[in-house]
Amino acid sequence: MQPRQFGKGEVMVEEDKPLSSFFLLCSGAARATRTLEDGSQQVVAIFLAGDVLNPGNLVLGRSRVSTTTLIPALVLSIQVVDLFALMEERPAIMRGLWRETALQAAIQREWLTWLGRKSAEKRLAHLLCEFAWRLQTGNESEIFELPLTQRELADTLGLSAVHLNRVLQKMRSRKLIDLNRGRLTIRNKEGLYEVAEFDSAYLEISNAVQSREDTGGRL
Amino acid sequence: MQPRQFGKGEVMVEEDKPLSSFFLLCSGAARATRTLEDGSQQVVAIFLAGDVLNPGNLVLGRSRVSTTTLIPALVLSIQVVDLFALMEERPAIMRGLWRETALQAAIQREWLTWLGRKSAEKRLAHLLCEFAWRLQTGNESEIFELPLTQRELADTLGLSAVHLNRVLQKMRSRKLIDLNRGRLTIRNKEGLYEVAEFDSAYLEISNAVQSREDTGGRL
DNA sequence: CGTCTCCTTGAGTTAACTCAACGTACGTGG
DNA sequence: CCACGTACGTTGAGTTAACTCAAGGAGACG
Repeated sequence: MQPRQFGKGEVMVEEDKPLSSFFLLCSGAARATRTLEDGSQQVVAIFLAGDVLNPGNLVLGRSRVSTTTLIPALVLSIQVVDLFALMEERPAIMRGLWRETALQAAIQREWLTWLGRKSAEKRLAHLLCEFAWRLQTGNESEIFELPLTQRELADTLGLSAVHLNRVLQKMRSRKLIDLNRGRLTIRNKEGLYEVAEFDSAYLEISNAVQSREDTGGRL
Repeated sequence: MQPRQFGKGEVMVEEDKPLSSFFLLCSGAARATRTLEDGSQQVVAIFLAGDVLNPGNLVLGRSRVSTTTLIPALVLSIQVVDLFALMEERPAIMRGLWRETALQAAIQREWLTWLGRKSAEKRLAHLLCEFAWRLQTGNESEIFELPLTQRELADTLGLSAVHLNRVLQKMRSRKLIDLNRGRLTIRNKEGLYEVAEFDSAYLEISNAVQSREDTGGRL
């Protein structure tokens, strides 16, 4: 088990390679992308401090996505063999990683739903709400570091960069948000939530179950 | 543990309800959908014989999607408490369910990618390839029961039913496939795979790892 | 001071959508 | 056995959200 520092834009996990290490993101941010033959990309997950990178890969043995830092990041890495030994000793760890896998799948399901059924503006609004929720530090500040370029946002939302830019400007002119060089300001939280039809239930599960199981869990 | 028969179109798991049972689909087919406020739906998973329904929910404690049979289905259901007792005894079961969760997440990631980055025709072609692969019985037949209406296909691919119909007809006229009352015929497998840019790797993981771990696994 | 990456804007195009009507198969009850 | 209802599929016509291509700004950095 060793901490490891990655610079901005560094690849932490490569696509289609068997994986040897487990990574816990301690600080920074990262994104998992799938690259297609024609060169286009789809971002399938965004990892923030505290997240496990692609937990499902541990049990699948390889990664189908490549994971890259968005900003410099500190990760804790553990050799897979050591981790499995640890899990044998403490099943709660396996259970925790399983839960993390399920949680990330739930987020993906949400993305899938919005991609399939909502307009560009609603998708963007929803993603921003998700970030705000996940980054919320307890204080009521509405300013966040959003370490994604417009290109990357577009690749996350299944849009072209040009169109994303236009949608962004519409939201700026509507005084919902402001986004400047990686700094997101939410000007009208209620308005944004309304546009996004945001319901944080899919994210809250983690906390709810966590506490429920701390008292009643078996493992 | 008890087998249970569901009719066509019956709801097996309800949205936003805490779940009490684990379901293994023995025969038939089902789909998991998320319904939005405006009434539109997105299908986020399709389950075929042998699949576990929403394994991630076991560890999250509730379901964010509702799961409905597409055709009559026989499921094996186990009370969650019993299952957890079983997992305590045999960690391999937990591991298996974790893997199932990861595998379904991998499929979802694939869907997400295609939804975000590919045309309607390619998406449809890809979904059909996925079905053909998952339903493949070993024989080389290219005729399958596809228990989805055009409406449901559209809801899976993030398209309108009208547009899906048109895409379907284009593929019919190109002699790639035929689809009639739930019966899919693949007329030109190579052509279809090419349009879809289909690579079954994301599905094959399950088998590959299965055998790898049967020999070298710890649990 | 040039160069690179990111952002912005304009103009034209197109894939996919909506609405609305009509066709077709199937099952049910009179 | 036929008439009717319903669910699914098909077609037409018009609209629009999002795309592509292409060019021009604006910081950041060596």
